[in-house]
Amino acid sequence: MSKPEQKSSLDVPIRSPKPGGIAMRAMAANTAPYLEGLNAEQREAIEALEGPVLVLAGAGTGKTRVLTTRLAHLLKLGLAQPRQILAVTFTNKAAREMKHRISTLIGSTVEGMQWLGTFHSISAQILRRHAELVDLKSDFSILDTDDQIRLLKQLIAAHNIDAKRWPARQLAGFIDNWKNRGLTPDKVPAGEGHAFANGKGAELYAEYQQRLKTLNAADFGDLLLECLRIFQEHPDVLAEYQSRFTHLLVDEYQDTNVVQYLWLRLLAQSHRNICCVGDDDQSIYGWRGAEVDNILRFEKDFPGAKVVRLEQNYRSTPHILAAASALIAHNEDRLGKTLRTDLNDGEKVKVRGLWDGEEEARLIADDIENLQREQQNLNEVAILVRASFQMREFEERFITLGLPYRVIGGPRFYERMEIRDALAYLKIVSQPDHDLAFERIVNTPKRGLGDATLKSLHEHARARNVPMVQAAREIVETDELKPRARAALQGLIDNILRWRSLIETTPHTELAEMILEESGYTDMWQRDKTAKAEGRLENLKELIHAMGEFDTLAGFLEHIALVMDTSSDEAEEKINLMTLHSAKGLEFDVVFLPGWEEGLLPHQRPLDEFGRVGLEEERRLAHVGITRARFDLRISFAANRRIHNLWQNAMPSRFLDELPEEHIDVENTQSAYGAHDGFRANQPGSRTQPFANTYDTPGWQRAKAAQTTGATQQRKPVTIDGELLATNDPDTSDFSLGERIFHQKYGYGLISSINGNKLTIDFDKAGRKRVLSNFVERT
DNA sequence: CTGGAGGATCTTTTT
DNA sequence: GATCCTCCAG
Repeated sequence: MSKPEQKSSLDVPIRSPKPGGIAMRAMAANTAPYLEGLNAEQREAIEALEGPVLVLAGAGTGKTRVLTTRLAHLLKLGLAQPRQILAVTFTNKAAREMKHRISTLIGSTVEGMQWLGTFHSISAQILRRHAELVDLKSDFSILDTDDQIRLLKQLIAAHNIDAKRWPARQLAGFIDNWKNRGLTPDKVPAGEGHAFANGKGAELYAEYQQRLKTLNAADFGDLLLECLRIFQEHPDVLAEYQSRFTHLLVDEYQDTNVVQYLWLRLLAQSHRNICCVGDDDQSIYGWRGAEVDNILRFEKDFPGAKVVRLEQNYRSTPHILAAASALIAHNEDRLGKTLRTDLNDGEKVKVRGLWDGEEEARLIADDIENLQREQQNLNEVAILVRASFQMREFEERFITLGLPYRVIGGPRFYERMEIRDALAYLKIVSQPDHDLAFERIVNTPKRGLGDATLKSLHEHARARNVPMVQAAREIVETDELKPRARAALQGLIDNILRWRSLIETTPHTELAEMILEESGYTDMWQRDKTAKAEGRLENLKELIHAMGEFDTLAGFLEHIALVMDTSSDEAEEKINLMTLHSAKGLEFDVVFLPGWEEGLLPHQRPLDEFGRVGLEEERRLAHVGITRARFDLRISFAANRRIHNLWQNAMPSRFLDELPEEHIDVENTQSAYGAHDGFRANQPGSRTQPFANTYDTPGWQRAKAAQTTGATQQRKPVTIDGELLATNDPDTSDFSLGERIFHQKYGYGLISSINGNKLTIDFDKAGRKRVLSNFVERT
């Protein structure tokens, strides 16, 4: 790659005082308009440009502003060229926003900011430059989760492991987890390697890595892990980057996992100008390997680090802020911050209980229509859910009412079947050894090339150690295949080779259209008369359109591998619908938080698997939700909810109890518990008596009061109370191996292993689960 | 051997 | 509601 460029696109004055010198700084400090209106702490965080800095920034305290202003300041003072700054974020959205805001601040585009991006995209860049050091070619392809699973399925099948009992998904989860912790196959702790398929876990992991190399491919985890390996094993390469990056900026530091942490620490070691911004109360990616500890040990890793706390909240009204603070105060594992605001009181937080999820969707939609009448901009209205299945009810309601909405981070465009198929065609043309792409399209549309053909292709490819397309070319020359299959395969290969020959000469959008046409793929959907086919054809057009924004096919493919989100039409006025996770970093005037029920928020699974730690992460999730709202926050819970077609009833979330009463308005919810019209009362499971006592009177106060009565306790789903911890202490469980037990959610099962109070149980119906012993009872 | 139909099992969160 | 998987007919 080229040396840092001489000419900066920034308007750094030519005849300026010495960059970073006292005169220059004084000038900037006095004149820089972007420093105006900052509070003392923000300014402190921005101006401490040398040495390690940790900024603990509560929700709504101007974190992004600090980060971007700091970067702009750095550039304006001439302390660093754009190319010398490494700025990492977690999401593409955050990276985009940062770029945008910096260019606004410094009044020009930031052309040179090549190293501003997500951990993954930056790692990919570095990895491409040094791919050969880890047995890859620089044009390696990036596998998405789907490819990954299919590959693992093949491996599992090859080992004659029962795929039912040991799903590829689970193995993918293990591998991902290992990679997040920086563990290459040889470093996987023996116990964990054995957790999958009776001891085959680590072995399968090693084999998987081997397959990736032959496929010239890397998965998401590899982007970071392999990059880290290069740094660790090649000091010369590391030194190059250490000296290149004079300044490091890290957003959402509380979400970094072990690999990312090691990666950052190595890169920061030489200049030690690293600034990390984070909020331990917003750490919601523990399940993805995030280590809140990283934030706690910052001062140890970088002695003499300056720590700045941002506690002035500019976003939410006092009621909302008070609700958030009271809730999060129930967490033990936190550094502790006290947010304050100067805003006026505004309205209290509204809480309402409802009959079921459908009613919840209906009333929220009604609320939104009212807001709309009051001229509330819908772009400033958001519904934040815990799990994506909750979105459906809202979508259905909005569609019937004709309310415009957008789903952020939902089922993604690039994950749709037809798009993935089309992309597979493009990949096999652009990346000759992309076997997985080839396998995907070899019989789509149907060409009469089934399992048997595929099997001989596999064997051929494996035996000769060549990519599948090459194997196919060889095999059609023999009479190994039956005439029909042979002809079909011949036709496909001819097409692929021809398309490849056109890659240099044909514009890529045109080529893509040609491929979809000639392969018979568009035909396939045109012949399909089901309701969805039309939409799929639309999506294919949309895909071609999206390609137009890129110069090359390869560039486009790289983009979609790393930037899975499609920038949605922010121009139009629409309600925002998304998960709590994807809401982090955003803010809205009005926020709806539906589904505050035990089992959903907090979700049952983290409770079962991680005990108190899981509960605290759920609480942080709730906290993130609350703090997204500027002045109008409405929380709701439903007594009944349909979860995969079964009606289940639920208690209100314990988090509701943790909200301070003086800041809450409990809505009179007569409609929820009072008179029901016949049809809803007839829904399966809906009218069983459990809620008779709890809800026969309006208002949540009663529900709350009833929660403490013995009668309610019995029906309450068995969940942990705040004190319970997962432990490895052998004395904490009085269960024994092979014992038959009962679990409220999973039913009956046998204990297959015991580790402290953590049991692994083979359930009759639910399969193997890890559960804390307190949730099971003897039969 | 391939393709279609009907069945079981799902769903926490994401780069 | 959907996808994945298994089984059966052509």
